[in-house]
Amino acid sequence: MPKSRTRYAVLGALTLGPMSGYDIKRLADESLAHFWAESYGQIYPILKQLAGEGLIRPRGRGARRSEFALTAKGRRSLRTWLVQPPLMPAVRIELLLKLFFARQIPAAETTRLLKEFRTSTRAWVAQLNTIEADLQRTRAQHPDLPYWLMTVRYGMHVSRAAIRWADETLAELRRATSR
Amino acid sequence: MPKSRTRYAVLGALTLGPMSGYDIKRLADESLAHFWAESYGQIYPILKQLAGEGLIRPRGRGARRSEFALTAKGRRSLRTWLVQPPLMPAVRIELLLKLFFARQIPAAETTRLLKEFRTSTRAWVAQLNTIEADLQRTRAQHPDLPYWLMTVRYGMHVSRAAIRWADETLAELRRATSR
DNA sequence: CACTGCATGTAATTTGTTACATGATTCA
DNA sequence: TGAATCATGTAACAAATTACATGCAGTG
Repeated sequence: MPKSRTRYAVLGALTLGPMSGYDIKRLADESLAHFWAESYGQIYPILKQLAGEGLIRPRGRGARRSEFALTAKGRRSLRTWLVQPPLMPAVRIELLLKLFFARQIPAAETTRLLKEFRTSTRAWVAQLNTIEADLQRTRAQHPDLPYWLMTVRYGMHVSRAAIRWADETLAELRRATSR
Repeated sequence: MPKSRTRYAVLGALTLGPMSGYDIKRLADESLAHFWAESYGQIYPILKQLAGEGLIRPRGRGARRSEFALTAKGRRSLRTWLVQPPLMPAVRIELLLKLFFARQIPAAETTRLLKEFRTSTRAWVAQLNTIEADLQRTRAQHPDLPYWLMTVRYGMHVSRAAIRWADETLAELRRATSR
């Protein structure tokens, strides 16, 4: 059972300060997007549950009445999870599934698929570069910055490797077709 | 709606010859494992469904009575999917989620996590090397071999990149801690 | 006052795994 | 004959997305 890690994503978000469900969703979309996704359908129920367990508590002050803050218990729970080795989920890479059976289609179609993959991966690397530059500029003083940059660089490393693989694979396809 | 691609994994499996649900599961575990996973709970219902749609048909002969073969319609359906650009699923990399919030734990713990990640990724690369060698040896004549090798090499490229990232990140952590 | 953004939530649906039940066949 | 492997299937559960409903606040 791939136990849900949504609760830890939420607890982690609250280490940055009290937040509403809406704030957490925005953080996910803006800052975690390159390696994590959460939807409202997950966030709101889990907020209720975490409050019930005493891991977070509402900050009931006027306009900020819907924000939640991490409790000491919540912080402990997060830390316990953080030091645990992550479980590798079952991978599912649709491109490779297609490639595995690609003999069923003309080589030109496979070439097209790989070129599209390379193009979109290049665009992704460009976006990661932008994210990195933005972080350096707007969060220069943030104590979490070094860790945030590490997550961005992971994406750069593996994406660039994927591009090199696509280059190599395209070259091989050309060789195979010309023969 | 991330429409399930299980049906195409099953149709693809049957391009290698008639198979039972059990055979398909074994193919998934043995040959697709490095980029795809399927469970019995998915395979058997989809076999029934595909047969109902006329994309596969039972090969009703004696001992082989439970095997299914691809129909012309099934092959067309597979090809239509194969040439479609794959949809990128929402990524969820637990290691990076932990790293994003890693300021909450001592740097030594993060170092340990990264070293464990590097070790298991190295083991994975070694396993991919074995798979590649086995394929070259035992399937030297198989017409699908070139495509199978491409999928293995994808894993090698991105895994080696992940190892380099881990090296780099560990070095940065050391620098940050020694200061 | 209409539009946009802020904000909360739920129901329906989809997708998938896990655990279990069941039985046939092979072979040491 | 007992264990392992081959083989088929389903029910319960878990996880997650999507679409929708709802309403408030600010502002041009």
